Amino acid sequence: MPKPGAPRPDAYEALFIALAHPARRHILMTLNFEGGDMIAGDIASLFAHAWPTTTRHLKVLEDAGLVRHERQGRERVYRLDHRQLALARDWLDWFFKPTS
Amino acid sequence: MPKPGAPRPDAYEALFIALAHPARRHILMTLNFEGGDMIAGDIASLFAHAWPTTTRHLKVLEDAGLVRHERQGRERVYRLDHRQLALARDWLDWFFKPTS
DNA sequence: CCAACATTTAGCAATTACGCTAAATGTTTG
DNA sequence: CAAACATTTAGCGTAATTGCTAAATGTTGG
Repeated sequence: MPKPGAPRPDAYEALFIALAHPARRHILMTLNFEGGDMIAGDIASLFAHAWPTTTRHLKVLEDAGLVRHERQGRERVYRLDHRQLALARDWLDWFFKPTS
Repeated sequence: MPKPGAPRPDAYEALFIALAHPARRHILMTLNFEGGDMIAGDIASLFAHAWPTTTRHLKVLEDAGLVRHERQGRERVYRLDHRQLALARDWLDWFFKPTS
């Protein structure tokens, strides 16, 4: 929720901020390992943190476009979205390409 | 996932935090574009920020291992260090490899 | 409909991040 | 040696982040 007139954070900013927290990287790695989707409760149980703390991490990931979620009954299923991961990887890859 | 034998689990934290700020990504891109090294003053002049603000960004980058510096007369030359960039890229690349 | 369940939202406290200005440090030159 | 230069360090204020607990929301089953 950018304040009115606030500088618009570029797409990469939210992305790298999201990747910066160990818990969030852990979520992404586990999601990937588990085939791409998990319900919120199973994600929360990865951590010693209180559940609402994980909920907020999930929100940061989702705002960055790294995961999406859908309802399934009373559970919520979070799914990896690889597109932003690819974006970050490509940004980094640039440093290893011949300067054209 | 982290490579086995990768540096302390959270070399990644400092790394992604460093990459998260637009000014710091700007510094890295400019360094790369300019062939890998620049003096502090030229880096500072990229920004509307006060110089000490940039000095601190450089410190964050250096603490993350993304740049190093050496003295040269009364100037300081900052140089890109590609190794941590490669580390971050490889971490991301994991998500695009068959889960082995 | 009501209780139990799965999860999020609200709001608080501690910590860290990032901008600034002023002062300090180290280097070169007259 | 002193003045000028290049840059960093110190310290301050504000805003954001991250953890917590308590309360709210939406869903299902009896």
